Amino acid sequence: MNIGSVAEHSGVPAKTIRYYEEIGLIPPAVRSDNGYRSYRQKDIEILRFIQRSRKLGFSVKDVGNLLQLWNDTERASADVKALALRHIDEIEGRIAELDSIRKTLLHLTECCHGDDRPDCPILDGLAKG
Amino acid sequence: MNIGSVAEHSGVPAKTIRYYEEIGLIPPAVRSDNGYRSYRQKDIEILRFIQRSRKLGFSVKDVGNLLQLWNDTERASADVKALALRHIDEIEGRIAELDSIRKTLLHLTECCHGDDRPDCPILDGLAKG
DNA sequence: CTAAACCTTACAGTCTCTGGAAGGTCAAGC
DNA sequence: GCTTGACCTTCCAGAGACTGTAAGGTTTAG
Repeated sequence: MNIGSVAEHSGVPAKTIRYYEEIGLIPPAVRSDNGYRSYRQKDIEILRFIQRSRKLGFSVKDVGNLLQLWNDTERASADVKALALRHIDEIEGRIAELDSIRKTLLHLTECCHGDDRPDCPILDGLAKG
Repeated sequence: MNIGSVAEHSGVPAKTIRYYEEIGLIPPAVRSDNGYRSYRQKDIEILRFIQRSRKLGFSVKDVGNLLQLWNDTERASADVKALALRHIDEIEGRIAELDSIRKTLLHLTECCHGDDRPDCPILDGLAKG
């Protein structure tokens, strides 16, 4: 299977698959006689796994760890759970930060009459903190 | 005033001030005889404005627009409000996305007993979607 | 035979800085 | 006058995670 089909079936763009290979997230693909990368069904599954992990916000480095854990049939599920829990913590932190920003912005916009007069509490807020 | 004091008083690192000048977010600083950048009080206020806007998640490009609006005493407050409201929408979108990720991860981790056995619903979830 | 749809590599750009190297300037202390 | 250390300068590289583009080779359909 060529890179195009794998891209289509895994949802990971061909360009990105080459990039993952380059940074060592996936091993170098076997090459056909013409120099094209050649893939098997298993590679699609790996890329799907990567795709889902990335969609859940894991960094590429974390995905590397998850792949290792996935390949290691002897791993303890506790290791995976720990990684996932750390990630949840991080996401909750980001949500809290965004929520605080949202509240501040809402407050500023509620104070702003938003008409054609130049007086603007939003800019004043940004200027004076 | 040299760049170091301005950095200290505005909270924007010297390195970042030079970067903002380079990309045209702020005008090139006046130079002293020795070639050092020379600043006035007003520049600190501008950098503080930028700093606060960035902390509220506005992109550098948006900050550029906000600075223009800030300088334009004739601007309509509606223009500023529109920009802020768009930004709030974007932030709410990001929060919703993170919250959905959080829910999925919580579900997966709750299913995972997290002990020393290899069986792991988190990895299974990532593999099979 | 040609055109399109593939594939290849290599390099640049995105965004927002941050770090480092190599060197010039200034103020204080001896 | 000299040294030391804290400033300042420019330029280049790297981060993360791709994405776009250029320039070219290969394969397939008509």
